[in-house]
Amino acid sequence: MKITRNTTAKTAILEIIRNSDVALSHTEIQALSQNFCDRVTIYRVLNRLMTEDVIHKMVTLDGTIKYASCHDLDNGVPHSHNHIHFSCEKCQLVTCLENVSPTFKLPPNYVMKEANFTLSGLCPNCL
Amino acid sequence: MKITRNTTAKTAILEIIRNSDVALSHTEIQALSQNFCDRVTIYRVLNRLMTEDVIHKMVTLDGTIKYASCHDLDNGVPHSHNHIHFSCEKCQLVTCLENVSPTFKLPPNYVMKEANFTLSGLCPNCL
DNA sequence: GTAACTGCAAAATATTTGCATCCTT
DNA sequence: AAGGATGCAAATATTTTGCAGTTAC
Repeated sequence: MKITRNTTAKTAILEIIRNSDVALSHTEIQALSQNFCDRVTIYRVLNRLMTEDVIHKMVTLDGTIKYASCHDLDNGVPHSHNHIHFSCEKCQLVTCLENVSPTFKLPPNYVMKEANFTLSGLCPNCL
Repeated sequence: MKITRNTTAKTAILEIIRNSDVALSHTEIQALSQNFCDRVTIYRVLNRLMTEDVIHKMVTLDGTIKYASCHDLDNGVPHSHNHIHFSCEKCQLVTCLENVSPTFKLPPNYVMKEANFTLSGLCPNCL
C-alpha cells in the first residue's frame, strides 16, 4: 500500500477524525478544522487517508458520506469494515458499532468486495 | 398512509422503475424519461412514491441514491427493506437481493427504524 | 372549484479539475 | 532538486425552493 506524505493538513484532519467518537462528513470536518486548510484540500486528504486505510467511509441513508478512523484488531489481522454504522435520526450522530457484524448468505456467483451496513433510528442518548 | 394524485408524470416514472430489474438513480431515471418531464418533477415524484411506499431507496458505497420498486410479500405483511442491495463495480448495476436478509444483534438501547445494506463486488454476469 | 402538481428560474450545496506555488523528503 | 501537496479560481453536478400556471379529483 502506498503511503503519502505526512503534511500538516493530513495530520490535522486525521486528528479531528480520531478525536471524534462519531463518523464525520466532509462538511463537519471542515467546520471543525477552523479554516485551517482549503475545502479542496480536505477532499484530497480524505481520499489519501482512505487509500492508506487509516480511515474508512460509509454512507448514511440520505446519501451523506461520513468518515471514521479504522480500528486495528488486537490480533493484527487486517480489520474489516463490515461492521454496522448507526445513524441517530434525532442527534444525527453516526456511530460505528465495531462489534456488530451481520451474517448473511450471498446467492451463488456473487463476489463481495466491500460492504456498507447503515441503520438509522434512535441511539441510547436520544432514547 | 397518504396517497397522492395519479398524474401522468408519476405513472411514467413508476413505470420506468418497475420495468427495470436494477435500482436506478435520479439521473438514470431522467435519462430514461426522454425529457418527459422536468428534473425537479422527478425529484418530487420520487419523494411522493416513497411516502406511498411503492418504491424504496438505497445508497451505493459512493453515496449515490438509487430507487427500486417495492415487492409485496405473498402473505400481505408489509415488506421490509432490510434486504441486501448488491452493486456491481464492473457493470455498475444495483440489484435488490430480496431474499437475503442479514441477521445481527444490536447493542442495548438502540432502536432501529430503517436499514440500508449495500455490498459491492462482482455480479454473476460480470464474474 | 380547489388543492395538488408541474415547469421554469434561481439559489444553495457538493464535488472535481487545472494550474501556479509551496513544501516534504 | 523533484515530485507531491496546497490554495485559489472555476467548472461541473446535485438538490432545494419560490412562484405562477396547470391538472387531477
